[in-house]
Amino acid sequence: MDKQKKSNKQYGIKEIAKRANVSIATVDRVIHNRTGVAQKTKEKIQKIIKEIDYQPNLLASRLKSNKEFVLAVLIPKVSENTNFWEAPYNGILKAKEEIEKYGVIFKTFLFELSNKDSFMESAIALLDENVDGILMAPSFVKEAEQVVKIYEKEKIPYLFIDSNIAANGSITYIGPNLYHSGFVGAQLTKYVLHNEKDEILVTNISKTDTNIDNLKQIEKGFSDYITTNKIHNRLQSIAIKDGDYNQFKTELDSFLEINPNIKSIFVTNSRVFSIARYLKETNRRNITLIGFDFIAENVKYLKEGVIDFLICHKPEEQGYRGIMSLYHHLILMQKVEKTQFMPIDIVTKENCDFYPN
Amino acid sequence: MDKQKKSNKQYGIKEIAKRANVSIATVDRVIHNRTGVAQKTKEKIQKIIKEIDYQPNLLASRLKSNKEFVLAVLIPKVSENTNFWEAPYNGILKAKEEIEKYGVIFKTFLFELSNKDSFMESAIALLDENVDGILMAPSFVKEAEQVVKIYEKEKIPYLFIDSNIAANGSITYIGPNLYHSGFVGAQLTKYVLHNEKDEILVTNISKTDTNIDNLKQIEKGFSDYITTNKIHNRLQSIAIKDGDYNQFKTELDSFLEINPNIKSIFVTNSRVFSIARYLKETNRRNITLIGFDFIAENVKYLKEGVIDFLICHKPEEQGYRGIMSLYHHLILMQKVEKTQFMPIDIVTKENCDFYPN
DNA sequence: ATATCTTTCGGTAACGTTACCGATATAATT
DNA sequence: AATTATATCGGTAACGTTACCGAAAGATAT
Repeated sequence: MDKQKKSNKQYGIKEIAKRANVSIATVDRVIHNRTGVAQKTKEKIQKIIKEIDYQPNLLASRLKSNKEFVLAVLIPKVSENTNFWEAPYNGILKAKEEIEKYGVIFKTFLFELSNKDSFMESAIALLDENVDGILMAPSFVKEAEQVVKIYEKEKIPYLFIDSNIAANGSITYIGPNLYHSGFVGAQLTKYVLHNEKDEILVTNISKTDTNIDNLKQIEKGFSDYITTNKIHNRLQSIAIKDGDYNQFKTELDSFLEINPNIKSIFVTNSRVFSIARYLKETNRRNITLIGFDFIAENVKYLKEGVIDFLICHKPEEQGYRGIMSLYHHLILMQKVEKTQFMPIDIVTKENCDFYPN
Repeated sequence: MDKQKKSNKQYGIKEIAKRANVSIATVDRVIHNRTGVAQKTKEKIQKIIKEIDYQPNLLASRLKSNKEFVLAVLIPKVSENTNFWEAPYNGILKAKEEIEKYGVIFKTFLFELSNKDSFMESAIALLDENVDGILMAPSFVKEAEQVVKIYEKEKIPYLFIDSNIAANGSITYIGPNLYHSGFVGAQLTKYVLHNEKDEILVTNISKTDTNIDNLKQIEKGFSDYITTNKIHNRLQSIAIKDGDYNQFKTELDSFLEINPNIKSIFVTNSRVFSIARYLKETNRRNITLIGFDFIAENVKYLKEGVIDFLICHKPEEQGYRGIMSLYHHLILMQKVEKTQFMPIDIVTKENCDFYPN
């Protein structure tokens, strides 16, 4: 249990200085390519750096230059509609705990998922705060594209989580591959269809028209799978407005009356629990239900056996990795992957207790 | 984008010394409760430490005390039978890359899964190497219990990954909850059974008798699920010896001839690919196949559609978290959870490309 | 009383890096 | 030729902690 001094010695700035016959100050200058070094000296030092494969000691570096980095977090509020964003926020808090001791401070800007203006407000407000990097959920495509242009002009690095937009200035995208998530939904549906006349219902439930793009991708994945796998069961697709439950109920009642062979319902967003509530209250236990996201209401119905499968994308990890990617990019100055797809997890009644959000 | 000095100031050892009217050396002594401090002084300093909620600066601490820590890794070789252990080892390498810059060095001791003696040899050999902590796979229960006693006598901390044994001296256990994994297998089986006379086969395939305990737990979970969910399909359980494929084939041929209604096969370990090969070659595509572990051969058959579901436990992360837990425990001296169950992941043809091993 | 030991504590170099301050040499300007 | 500007570089304090060395004071033994 006794410790020895390092044997496999890592050379430092001092060794470089000795070999190049200059002071450590000069070495420091070329490492951070500051001005004031003759070209010849510079090249000589750079050569030695490569030779000994110099790796800066991050401990010492961060200890000395004890600077603050300000990270902005721009994500939706936990709303009455869905507490989906609780999970990414928890991941962010976890990352925060891990790195704030290294002088990173956080400023959070929340917006309402039902309100584009509130998104714009927060996205702009953040500019006054002198932030060094931004983690954002580009929930409103058009608006996000606008603000991103401003961030680029101000030279503030940013990244996206949960959903992506076409902006190749972003450090990275961290979130699901929605098209393939549709595949998985369709595959699971395939297993629960037992005969030819069983019918499938694909639906999305929403109040406002956010993220239409996302839903379209999932639906496309779903129907492409059905087509390429030659599944001939009838497939219908409807959109249901969420709001008053009674209205919701009448809408479904009449639909299922006209279509009594619906055997499986696939909901393309996290509002599955609404359907689950309906199925439970109307006692339609022969319909299997598949949807998205590990949120409390969904898990409740999953455990009761009303929801059969939840497809999830590690929301907490999205937040965590978002912050860590910012940290790696702009503090440690390491390379980060341009897109980081999350796993497409299948959660059931039996494995949900072991699902690490 | 400019950086300011820290505002929310963290007090250090110097501030404590000033307030207690002693030198920083004395403060250091009580922090590491070394000897040579009068009781009164000690208490005074401890009070101040609590008051200002002193958090040691890990950067400075690790920078100064630049000690080597030696970690031993005791896991099975990647064998010709299964390359399952490639994944945990990759996780270990990943963790290694991350922390070896902080003076952690690794010594790897491999053993053969088919040979208890080779396990004991490696487990003992490691004692000569003056290691500070051990990550081990206790693949042989009896033998592991023995060596663990030695480790405890030598006061070398250790932890288990992949499978657990009754040794409460371990830092932590990182691995699956096998009983619940059996549940998940059974649940998936339930979905693929379409009528009453479909029959289920549960089997394990092995050369030697390693980890019988593990298999038993999975089987128990499986059958308990079947019982409690009142699934009345007939269930049979057999053990198949792996080795010569022809013998394997005749064994299965005769079994399936006697039992033509087998609709679903559940394999309790990673050798599913053997059954998959058989099903493919004999063209029995109407039997669904469920098994364990994300290894190359299994994934191949998963993509071909021969295997329907793979249940996995993030083997790579097991290795990664194993090393990181050692690091946290004995270098950072932080608390680690006593058991860390891995998620029970369901991998299919459609989501396997996004499965982070 | 002197010598020796023990307890308690302070001073301080060092870890590898950063960045400021100023020194020296060379070039440009008057 | 004297002055000023510029390019190039070295010296060094500091970041917060660790741990060694020895000082001072008190306790014990001779």
